[in-house]
Formats: sequence, C-alpha cells, structure tokens
Amino acid sequence: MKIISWNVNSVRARIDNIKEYIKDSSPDILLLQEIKTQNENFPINDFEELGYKSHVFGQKSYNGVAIVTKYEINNLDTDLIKDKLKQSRVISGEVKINKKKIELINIYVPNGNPVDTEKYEYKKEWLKKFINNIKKKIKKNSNILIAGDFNIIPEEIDVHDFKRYENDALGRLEIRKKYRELINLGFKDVYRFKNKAKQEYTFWDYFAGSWQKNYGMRIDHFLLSNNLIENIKSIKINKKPRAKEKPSDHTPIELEII
DNA sequence: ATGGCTGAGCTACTCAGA
Repeated sequence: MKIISWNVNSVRARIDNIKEYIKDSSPDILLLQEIKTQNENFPINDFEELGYKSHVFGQKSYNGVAIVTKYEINNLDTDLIKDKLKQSRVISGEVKINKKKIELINIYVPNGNPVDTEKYEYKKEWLKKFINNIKKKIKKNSNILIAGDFNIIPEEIDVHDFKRYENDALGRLEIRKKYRELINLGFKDVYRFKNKAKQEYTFWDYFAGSWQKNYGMRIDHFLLSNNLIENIKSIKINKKPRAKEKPSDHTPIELEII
C-alpha cells in the first residue's frame, strides 16, 4: 500500500497537477495539506473519477487537510486538538492493512513566523496540545502513522543553509525539541531511519530560483510508531511534481508499507 | 537573502506562507 503526504498549496489551483501525479504514481491514500478551500468546494468528483473517496476538513482561503483514499477509512476525526483559532489542521482515521488497524493522522502544523509574534506562540501551543494527545493515543493503540507538513526542520542536514534557519520558527532548537519529544513517544522519522545521511528536501520556496539552485528543506515527514517499522517497504521523496508548470512549493513524500 | 513568488478572496489589495 502506498500512502503519500503532500502540501498541495490549494487543491483547486493544483487539481490538474495532482491528477497527473495520481496517474503517474498510483497512490492508495493521499494525505493532503493546505487545500485552501471549504468542504463544499473540494473537487470530490475529480478524485471520484479516479477511484478515490474524499474526507475533507476544509477552511475558507487558508489551511485545510484531507484524506483522499481507495481504502475504507473508519472513525474519522477532525477534533483532535482544541484549536483556539479554529483552524483546520488535522484529520485522522483508521485503515485496516493486513489485519492491522492503523490510525492515520494527517497534520498541517502552523508555520510560526515571525518568531516574536503570537504566531510563534500559537505554533508552540499547537505542538504541545498535539504531543499530549499522541501521548494518550499511543497508550491505547500502538499502530499510528503521523504524516504531513510539520513545518519543522529536524536537523541541520535537513536544510540547504542551516545558519539562515536556526532562529526561524522552522529551525529553532525549541521547535526541533518538540519534534524529538514526539519521536521519543515511540516513533521513527521514516525518511531519516532509512536514509541516515542523505540530504533531500520536500520544499523549495517560489523565490529567486530556489528550486533550480536546490535551496530547499525537509519539513514534510512520516512518523511511524515503532512496532510498524517492520512493515516499511520504501520511503521516497518524489520530486517530479515540483518540476511541473504551476507546482506546489512542496513535493510529495511516499511511503510504501506491507 | 525576512520577502525577490504564489494563491484566495475579490476585483484593489491584504493576508498568509516558510
């Protein structure tokens, strides 16, 4: 089964690009972030024509997450976090793979910049609430997959120029510690687990030829609970969609599990 | 190199992203 995570930066502006990607890569489940639309404007028909059902937690203009799937998903939940700003940033559900019930948690973590504002405080609070929630969840169910746009650069190797980001909301030690805290609850960063020293990115910003110069960062992640590690078949960052016309600034990360 | 693109909402321009 191939599960992919992709911050599409507007599902409607990107729909042709996404459909091409689906035809090319045949994912079973797409965990999408930054869909930037309300539920009623989500292109469910486009996905249905390709054989997928959509579960959407949308919001007007900003944020928004969705699970687009060929497999049945149960116990859908968009209420994982008591979000004081009521932003649509997390959707979860259960899928059965080889008799194992796995909880899929699709997240879009707040960006948090600039760091001297309430936006940064919101990111910290959001992560704190999320970690507390996962702490409780993993006691009841140890088959958990967390995927999405974390807006966190885990280590220096995960960005082209760490110096530029060490005081940024994506690279600050305080934030990277939250990521470690989450992993220490019993997860692996699947990409880094499989690629100890490889330097690859999932995001390149739109400015100044960042893509062409490979000025990127790895901020989109798959965290898999430790007892599912044996189920990993492959993990791959697929750079193809980032090279297309009208790309998202993020590119998909693909996890194959058995 | 802290905004030089991009998208939504809307129809001039702001807000947000990372």
